Amino acid sequence: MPELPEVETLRRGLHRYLVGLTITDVTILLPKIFTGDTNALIGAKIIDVSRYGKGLVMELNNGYSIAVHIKMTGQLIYQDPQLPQEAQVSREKVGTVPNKFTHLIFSLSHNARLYYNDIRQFGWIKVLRTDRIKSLPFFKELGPEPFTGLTFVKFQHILAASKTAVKPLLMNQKKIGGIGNIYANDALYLAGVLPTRPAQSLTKEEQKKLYDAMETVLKKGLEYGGASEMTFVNVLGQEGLYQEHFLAYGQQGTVCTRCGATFKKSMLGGRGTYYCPGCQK
DNA sequence: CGCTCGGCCTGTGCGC
DNA sequence: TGCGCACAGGCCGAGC
Repeated sequence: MPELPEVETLRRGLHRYLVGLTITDVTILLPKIFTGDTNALIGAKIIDVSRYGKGLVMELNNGYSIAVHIKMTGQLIYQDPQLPQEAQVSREKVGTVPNKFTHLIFSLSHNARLYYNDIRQFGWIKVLRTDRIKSLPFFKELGPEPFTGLTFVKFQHILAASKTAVKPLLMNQKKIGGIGNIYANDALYLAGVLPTRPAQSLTKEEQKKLYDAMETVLKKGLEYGGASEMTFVNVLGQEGLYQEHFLAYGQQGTVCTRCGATFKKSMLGGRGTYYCPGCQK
């Protein structure tokens, strides 16, 4: 579920609260999610937090960085005794931290802490030299992102070069960075394009509609603080609201407000796929 | 090379 | 009520 809007929501919170803090200790509770040398962390100050696609990078002042991918169910929760009470988190989806899903804890200056929780344990945290981050396969092979590198012309070329169905193409991080199942379904609905359409079969008009729709749904997701359908929360443990505004995702059986047909669900590339058979062509 | 599919995991919700 | 199973879907590696 965490896609560009969710990870960007998380990045903004991490940047706001972590930049300037020093890491005083690290507790690893589930070793398999962590790689790197913890000695590179102790005493280092966090100077920046960036996002590349669905990946996060926390840069330190000693030449090292912490790369994080929260995959499906990862959470980064910040706790700080100095935060005002209302920021101390009303969090149905988190409860108290640490909990049985807490796999790593960063102790920070000012007695603050950052907890990494992950129910399904798919996520990872890697410490390596900052100049080596881009050599990690995930970052090295990441395609251009909407809003930044992905121009309409590039998008046209990516579509034209692929015989595959358009939806799996949108979700292919090597082709386009940041889009996952929720926003792929919603963008295709907004553009009026069926998920199964061969990517190279889109007309120029459809390409443009899809390009604009992609940016529209991602922007909307970000404005609502992401989708918390499952376990996503921001750095204070608070849920986003985009799940209340899904266009097509999860809408099977409901009536399309645009044409009156009933949303259907199918499987495409092993993923739940939601579409309106009436107005997506 | 490009694509598809299974594996990694656990919780949830369904049918029986 | 309990059990088994399908499903959730991001990424990676194997295989076609």
